[in-house]
Amino acid sequence: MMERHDPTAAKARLRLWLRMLAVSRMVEAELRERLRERDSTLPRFDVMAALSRAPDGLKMSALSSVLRVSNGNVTGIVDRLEAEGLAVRLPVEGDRRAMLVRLTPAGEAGFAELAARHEDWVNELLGAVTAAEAEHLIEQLQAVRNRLAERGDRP
Amino acid sequence: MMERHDPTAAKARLRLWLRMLAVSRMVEAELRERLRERDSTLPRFDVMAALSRAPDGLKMSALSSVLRVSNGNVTGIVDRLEAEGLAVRLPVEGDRRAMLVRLTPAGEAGFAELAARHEDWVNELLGAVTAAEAEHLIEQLQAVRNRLAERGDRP
DNA sequence: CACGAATATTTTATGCTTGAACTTAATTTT
DNA sequence: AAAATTAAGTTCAAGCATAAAATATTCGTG
Repeated sequence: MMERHDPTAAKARLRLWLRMLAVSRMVEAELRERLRERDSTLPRFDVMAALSRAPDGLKMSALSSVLRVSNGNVTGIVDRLEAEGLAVRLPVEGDRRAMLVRLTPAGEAGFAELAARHEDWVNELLGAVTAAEAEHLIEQLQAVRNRLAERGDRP
Repeated sequence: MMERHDPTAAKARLRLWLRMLAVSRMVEAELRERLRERDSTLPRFDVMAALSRAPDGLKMSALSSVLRVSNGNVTGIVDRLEAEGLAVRLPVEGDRRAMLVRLTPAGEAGFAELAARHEDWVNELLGAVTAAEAEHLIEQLQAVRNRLAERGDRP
């Protein structure tokens, strides 16, 4: 063990990080551009995806915790979805502080369309990776995520 | 071949993308937080890193092309670096449109300090990956990047 | 029941990011 | 040489993102 103090390993991890960041940004940029052609954005898509998995709606705080973004951020994105008629804010029975956010029928329909395209796009963009390789990569990334989650969960 | 039309492979690639995105964002968030404690940011760090590799300076357009961000974006980041005395804009001999951006001595010193920390942080955060695994992941990501670069280079 | 702590959301200030419009300068065409 | 085109940077408007402060509302405890 003690690989973490091997300077060669350190360099390899740095290169890995730089490459992962570069690939993520390239894919993100491509997805963003394609979403833009359909008058949407990645943040909007993420919020709609979360809402789509919760037919009964989600509270603002639940949204921001699921998506791991700040409270104020969610406020702005939901504002815009609401302005476009894709989502609504509903009062929560028994707690006048909270708001329940839900997709409208238009929002659900729009998301279903986008989600199908999204899956195709990702499949196309990551086409260089076979299914078996993808599974292997997922496991490796899972290890990194576990490690990060551990340290992050106790601040 | 033809794996791209295998629905199982498509799902695997989608999961891979979601996990890669999640890990990237977690690492980015952690790095951002640590940089903030030192009154810096990731974009600033990226610009300084590019400038640090070019002792004779870089033109604004070269910066934005190396970092693959928009023109206007670089303008804003360099504005702030300049206001803090970490970078300077110099006129370009023979082309009055262009500007050469260079780190000041203070900028170089500050970046050297940050870069050392940054390498340690990445090594720590990606500690779950061994050197050999990192090399393997890098190759996989390289394949994805090549594929993306091909399609992206002819718009 | 009162009152302080905790919770849910919004607001505010700042910075990053893009795409598009604009300004100025250099280059190419005619 | 004048006109058109291309190129380099900046500015602008909109959206995304955070952290911190403000605003309500609820809850727990004495």
